[in-house]
Amino acid sequence: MTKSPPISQSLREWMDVFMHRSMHGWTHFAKSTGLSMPQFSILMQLHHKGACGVSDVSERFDISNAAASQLVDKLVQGDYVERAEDPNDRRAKVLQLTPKGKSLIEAGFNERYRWMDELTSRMNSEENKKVAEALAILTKAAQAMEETK
Amino acid sequence: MTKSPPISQSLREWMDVFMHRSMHGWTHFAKSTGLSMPQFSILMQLHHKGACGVSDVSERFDISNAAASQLVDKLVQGDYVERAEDPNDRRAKVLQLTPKGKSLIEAGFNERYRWMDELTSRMNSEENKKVAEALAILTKAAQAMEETK
DNA sequence: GCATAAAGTTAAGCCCGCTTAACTAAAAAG
DNA sequence: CTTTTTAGTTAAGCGGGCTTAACTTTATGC
Repeated sequence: MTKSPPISQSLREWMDVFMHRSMHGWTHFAKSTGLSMPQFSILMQLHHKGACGVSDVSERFDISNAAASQLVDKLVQGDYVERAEDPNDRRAKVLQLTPKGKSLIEAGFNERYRWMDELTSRMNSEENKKVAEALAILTKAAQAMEETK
Repeated sequence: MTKSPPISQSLREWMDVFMHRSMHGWTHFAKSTGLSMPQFSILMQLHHKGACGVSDVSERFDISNAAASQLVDKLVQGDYVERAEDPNDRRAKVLQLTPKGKSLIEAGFNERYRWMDELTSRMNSEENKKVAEALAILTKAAQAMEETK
């Protein structure tokens, strides 16, 4: 029996509790905006990766070009996404969050952040320091992994 | 300017990268099983919270009793969920994961765990130790928060 | 230049989730 | 014991996501 739990177990327990909470939070928030999950996910994608084309969306979510086009169209009509012509390729479109889309996503993040801030407010300063350091390590490792994959 | 990033920023960056990755992973996995997201989410709920009734499902996902009943019915027909009579209240049902449902959810977690294991394999033993300790702190805080809420 | 491939749109049709409404059955309240 | 509330199911109907198929427009390969 080890004194502190092995890394894999810590990660798993954290993942269980964190995932359950944050998935619920996101779906709840998405619903409150009136957007469907697929629509909302596209906004998230644009937030995370920046501008892209329609086929990038269809690849990311593993749906047909037609489906992506229709979903994007609804977001354009709702003024969440701007769909401009690509100057380099006149077949392609450049999708981007509008200010409205951007602020909606930010509001979602802020809700999530509030939860996490409450979490940290329940920890003492020593714990806070340890956690901050560890998360920086994890984030760096995760980003490195995404890039090489 | 502080030497190490403040806790809130570490949490936020970690959340951004982790959420994006794991949400995608889960939706991808759910789709690969042939289940819809609502159906899959119910299995997740049963995994996380254990047995419950139909109205617990409708409350959790903020849908009508009728919708919950229909969704559950599909899961019962697919042999993912067992729907038994509640011995204490013959109006109510007791929903539970079947072995098939349980192993499906576990397969999903294992996929997620694999990603996290690869993450830890990229860190040295000192980093591993720090991370394990920090996540244990976080998990404890999160569980405490859920209970008092 | 001409054929082919690629980016995106549109329309028809299917399945699914969800709601409301009407219903059954059992527990709780009085 | 009767009334009301609670748990759950069923059916009709709406709207949304997704697919295939047909099409337009622009870029690419030979």
